[in-house]
Amino acid sequence: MPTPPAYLTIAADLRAAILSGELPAGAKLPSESGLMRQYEVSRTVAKWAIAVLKGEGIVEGRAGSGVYVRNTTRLVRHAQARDLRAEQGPTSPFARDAARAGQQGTWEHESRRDQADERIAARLGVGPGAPVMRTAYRFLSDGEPIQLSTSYEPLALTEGTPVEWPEEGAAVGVVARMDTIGVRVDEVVERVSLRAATAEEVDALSLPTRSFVHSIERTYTAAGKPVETADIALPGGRYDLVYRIPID
Amino acid sequence: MPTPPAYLTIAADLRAAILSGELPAGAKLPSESGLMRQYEVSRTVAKWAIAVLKGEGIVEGRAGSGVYVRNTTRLVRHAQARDLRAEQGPTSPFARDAARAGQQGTWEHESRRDQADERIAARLGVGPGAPVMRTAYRFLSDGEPIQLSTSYEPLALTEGTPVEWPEEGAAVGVVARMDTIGVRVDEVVERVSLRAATAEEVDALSLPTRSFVHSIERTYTAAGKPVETADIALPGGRYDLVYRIPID
DNA sequence: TCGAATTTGTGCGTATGTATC
DNA sequence: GGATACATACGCACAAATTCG
Repeated sequence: MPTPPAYLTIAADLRAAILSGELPAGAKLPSESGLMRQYEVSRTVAKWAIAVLKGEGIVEGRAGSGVYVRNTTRLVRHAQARDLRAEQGPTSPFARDAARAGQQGTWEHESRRDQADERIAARLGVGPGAPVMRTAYRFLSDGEPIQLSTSYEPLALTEGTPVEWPEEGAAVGVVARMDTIGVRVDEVVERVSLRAATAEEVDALSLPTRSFVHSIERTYTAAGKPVETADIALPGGRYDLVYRIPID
Repeated sequence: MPTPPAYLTIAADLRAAILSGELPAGAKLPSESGLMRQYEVSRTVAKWAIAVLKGEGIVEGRAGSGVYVRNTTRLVRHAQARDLRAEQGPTSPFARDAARAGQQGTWEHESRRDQADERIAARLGVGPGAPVMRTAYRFLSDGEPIQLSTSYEPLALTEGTPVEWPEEGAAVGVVARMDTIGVRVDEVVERVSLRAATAEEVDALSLPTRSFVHSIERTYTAAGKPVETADIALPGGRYDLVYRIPID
């Protein structure tokens, strides 16, 4: 029975202390020097132990200060048929999720006309270069950036209608907006994957470098025809994604 | 404009080579010695560069041999209303997903009576210690382990019926099995989160140490009453999760 | 079969820069 | 300004696994 390497033992000890609540969110871990004394190891080993926990996303180093336990409270993102249709109410699904967690959900957005690249064109079922309305969102929960999203709608569908600019009408949410122009959205497909955060996402979401995001490709369709598609990025490990699917 | 540290530059170069296909799955990365010569850096820097890519799950080190690009072909797991009801067919959803990817899906299972712990009891809406049927699955795609799952069904519901032992009847899948005893499943809820793989998962799924998994808590309900709940683990970054939700 | 070379894994010691307190 | 702490980096050493002649 081989003993695990020292740096993994130390990482396991610290992880256990964090998960047990002994080191709560925001708490400072022992310094490298402290770990060196406590475990009688070199700085290299202390550093690798911390690197393991950083890789797991549960601690964050701040140069000159220390290594701190990251906030581990998980936000919940709901996707369910009833919610989607009920969006004719005054609040967005995001704001509702935040409110459920006792937090205030706000967002910034920026819309502009654009041309569909190949990837978006394929998802919208239009030709490459087709005109689309592109809207970039940044969602904040209690002021802290927590979700990015870029949505695309074919202008062939919305141009000249009251919902051409997504955030300017009274209706909130894709389903409700499309309802107002007589397009009845009847299905949403989400494809969830996991990948390393891009530099832009690290910046926009205040993530530690080299962290993960849930990447969601979402497409709304009406009678089989795509009417909106979006790329959504959520900090990995900070979000639970809940899908409620009716059967028959 | 500060230049990025050397180890991140090297990691970025290698990552670009992998993503561009210049280094395909299975290809061997330059050895540490090679990187030292090529970039004129110390072994420490070469090692940290590789560690970054390992942390991203895109390469895997083998002692004595080298560092290799991991298989990045993504499997797709579908969860959608039509599929779920159609399970009365002879194949399971898992086998169908595998077939869609041109692979052969098989599985091992082991069922036993058990008592619900607090977590499972809460999810099933029964008292702690209530008798349940516990079934552990290991799914393989072309012989390679690719998914773990442990399901729990309240014996109060199934005891003495033909579907008491999940894998012994003719019907495949929770919805179809419950149909045969007159329980009409009408909803499934999945909660997707991301976490570090446990040692058992690393072992059972042949994962590199310190990798991530998608963790799914799935619960089927009939008229609001839970009839099955399962913990599912999928290798992070190897799976896309597709959810198809009808709206109204 | 054996042994040498290579490669990664683990670990030690040290040094410099820079951010924080 | 001084002490502390992390980030980056160099050089070295040995073990274990693999590869290959």
